Amino acid sequence: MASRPRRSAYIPQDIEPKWQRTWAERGVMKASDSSPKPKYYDLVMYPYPSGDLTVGHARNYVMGDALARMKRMQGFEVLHPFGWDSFGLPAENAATKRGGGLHPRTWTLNNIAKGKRELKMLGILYDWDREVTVSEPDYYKWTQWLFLLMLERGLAYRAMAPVNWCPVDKTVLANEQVINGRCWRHPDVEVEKRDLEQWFLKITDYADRLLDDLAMLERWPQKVRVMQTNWIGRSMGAEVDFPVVGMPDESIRIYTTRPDTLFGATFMVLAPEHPLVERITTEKHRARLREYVEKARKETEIERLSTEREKTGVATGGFAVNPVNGEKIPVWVADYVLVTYGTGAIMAVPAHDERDFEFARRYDLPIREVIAPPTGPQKMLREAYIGSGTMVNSAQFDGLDSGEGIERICDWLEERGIGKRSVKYRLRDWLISRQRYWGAPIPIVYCPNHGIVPVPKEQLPVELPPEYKPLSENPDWYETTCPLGDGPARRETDTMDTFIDSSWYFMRYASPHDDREPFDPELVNHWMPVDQYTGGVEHAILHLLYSRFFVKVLHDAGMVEASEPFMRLFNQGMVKRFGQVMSKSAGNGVSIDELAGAQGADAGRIYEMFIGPPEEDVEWTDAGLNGVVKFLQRVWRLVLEPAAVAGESGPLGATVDSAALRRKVAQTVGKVTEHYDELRFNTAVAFLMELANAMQDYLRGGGARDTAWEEAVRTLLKLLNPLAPHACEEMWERLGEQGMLADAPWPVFDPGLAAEPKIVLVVQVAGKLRDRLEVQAGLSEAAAVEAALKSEKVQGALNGGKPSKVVYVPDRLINLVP
RNA sequence: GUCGGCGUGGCGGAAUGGCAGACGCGCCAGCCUUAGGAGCUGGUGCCCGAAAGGGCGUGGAGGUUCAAAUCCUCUCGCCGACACCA
Repeated sequence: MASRPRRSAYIPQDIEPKWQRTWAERGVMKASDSSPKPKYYDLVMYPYPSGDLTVGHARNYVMGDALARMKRMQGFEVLHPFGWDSFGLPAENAATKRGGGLHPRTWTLNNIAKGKRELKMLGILYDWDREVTVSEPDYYKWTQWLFLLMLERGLAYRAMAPVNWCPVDKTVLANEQVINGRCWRHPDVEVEKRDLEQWFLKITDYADRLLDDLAMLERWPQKVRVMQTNWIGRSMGAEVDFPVVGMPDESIRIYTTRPDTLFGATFMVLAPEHPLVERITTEKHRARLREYVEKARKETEIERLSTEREKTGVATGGFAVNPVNGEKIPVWVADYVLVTYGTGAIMAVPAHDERDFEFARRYDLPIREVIAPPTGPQKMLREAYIGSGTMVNSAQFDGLDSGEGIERICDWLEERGIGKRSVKYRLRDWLISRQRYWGAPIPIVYCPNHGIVPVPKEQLPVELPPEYKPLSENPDWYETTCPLGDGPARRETDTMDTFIDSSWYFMRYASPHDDREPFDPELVNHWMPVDQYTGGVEHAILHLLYSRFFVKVLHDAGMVEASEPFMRLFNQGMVKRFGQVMSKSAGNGVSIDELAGAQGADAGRIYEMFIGPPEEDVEWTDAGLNGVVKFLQRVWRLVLEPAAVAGESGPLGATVDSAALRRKVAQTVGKVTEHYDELRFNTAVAFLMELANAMQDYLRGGGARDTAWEEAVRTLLKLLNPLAPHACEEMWERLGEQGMLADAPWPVFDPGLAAEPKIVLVVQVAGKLRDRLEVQAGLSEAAAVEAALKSEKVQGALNGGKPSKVVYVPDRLINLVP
């Protein structure tokens, strides 16, 4: 039978609910819009309310909360808000899966209530007055408003386009949602192509700024900036017109990044969808060509984009003229040329392009070297030479370096009006139409008389009908009247991509209840930009790029001063268990209820941080959690029962010097503050453990419970508070302190207090460690050499000789080189 | 294939040019206890040695440096992103 716990034992369940109530009642994390304090905007990526919250998902919320709590204590007015990315497919899928009946909105709101309760159980504090739920009309009204703003600014347009169609979700996917030709949600399902009228946002208009401004984001992970750079994929080159033989008014415009290889073009390739294909094809080739184009159209993205696949194509029988040398070259059609990039047509230079080389080999087309590598021209090209070199076989350009050649040829083309410099991007416009119920309706009406008519802003929101069924099958909803003429009209039945919702939610937090505009300009400028943004790396491209785009558009519209939303970005690693990402559905999740009911929220919070480097994936183990529980219990006894701890036998030779304890405390203040700021919580916890160990040794060794001790106790509580707020708050109260620890000032680092009067000087001879000397700090080099030479070990290593060289790093190391 | 990241004790990891292994887990020995999945003390990279001490050591090979886990070159392995973008 378990013995009765001591009255003062640490029982998290007895104290955690109490403090959670108190913090809520006192509005500890309420952000004031009019505070004179400097602002700090601490944002975590809002989640999809899946109802699957585990301690794994909570890791970044704990980071955000710890940072918010420290920043508050440091005197900042902290904005730490939360919300729900509650539109989107999963709600529909889940609602459908559970036997229909359950409306996506009901399911969503249930999950939100559940998630909110669990976050509170972890002691995570948000300004819940600012909570946003993007699927509620008071939010999506403004999402629709922003769509109309895009339309007004010429950034939203409708176009027929071959779109990616997921046969399982029965919806169109954005380019970004297609991974290797497969649906991002169904990795085993190949995406089909369909032609539909769709709404697009012109993100490509902002490609240059999105790329160039990455340079401003110095506090973003390098990895994310590289990914965005590649995604935007800016390339510099030239467009060149190749006249078509026998068709005096036609020419084929190609795009190349290597104008210096123009003389090496031995054939041309059109994408199967290129508009000229039909007309350029000769009678003799028509049948075969039609068959090929037909096949290519049907082929799925995955087949077409596979690099392993052999390149195929057919000749059109048509010819074009290379404008630089008047040479007649054949025109082919091949599916390795994409109609969506560049001009949908290329000049093929097999000698200097791997793809063209492979194609030329297969179809026995000529290969002509025009760039000689530094080692000199090659007789037989065994593979394409794609590097730079000296131009050859290029008439008046022979002998030029290829870099220089690019410029000269571009000049030459531009002078004659047959080509021009051109910049292209991989980035495509953002397809935002979704054929789904659970999203913000696109606020457009189609009128037989007036065409595409935006819903007037004063009529927003265009609310979703209560019945859960496709909008296009709900005439009661889509049949309407034209805002311009009262005639019958039809609503747009597509809803918006949920990435639109998340592209501006962080600005809505500034004035979440504003019913006149998406956000109050004054307040948004007060809080923006976000100082710290924390979330998963899976959003490295989509969400972050779209949000940057939105902010730039709103900046241009004069609605927000910031031109970048997130100053510092951090991607936390995932929590795994038994080798897999933790989730309820995988059956390896540790729920927040379980944790709070067993070891307590505080132990869980510390463990989430101590478990490993914050940016790395980590493995959750029960043994590791127990180590943290022991640490918390040790702190509890140190603070509340120092007499009992002091009565225990201590280590031999323990430091019982009050001044040494003060130094240790001061050093810990410096290190913990710095590491919290850098989000290096794992090492911050280690420093706190060191301090607790030192305090325990101090007591057991007979250290006095004097002011140094009392200061140490209070500093330890302040430093630990961001991670273990319930326990620390309780101890603070039991110590008889007035006011809440959450409001106590953060300790200030004092380098003078932290300085050690004596240090251990490492003595090396020829770079090898030979001795350690305890010396006064700040020793001069001469004194250090003298001290080092006195050491027998050093003398032995020097073998009686004298050092010919001395390297002295004050207070650290001296290296004597014989 | 291209780009990026990582590789350190039995384990998670610390150290970003200056004492490798902080902190924790685990393990070993001892103490305390009616008992221990509790607490305390000491130990714990590897090799030689009774010890003192010495040698080796951050995936591998080379290099730069008085000094390298850290910087450079090559290489192996794992992970991630992109993947015919002309």
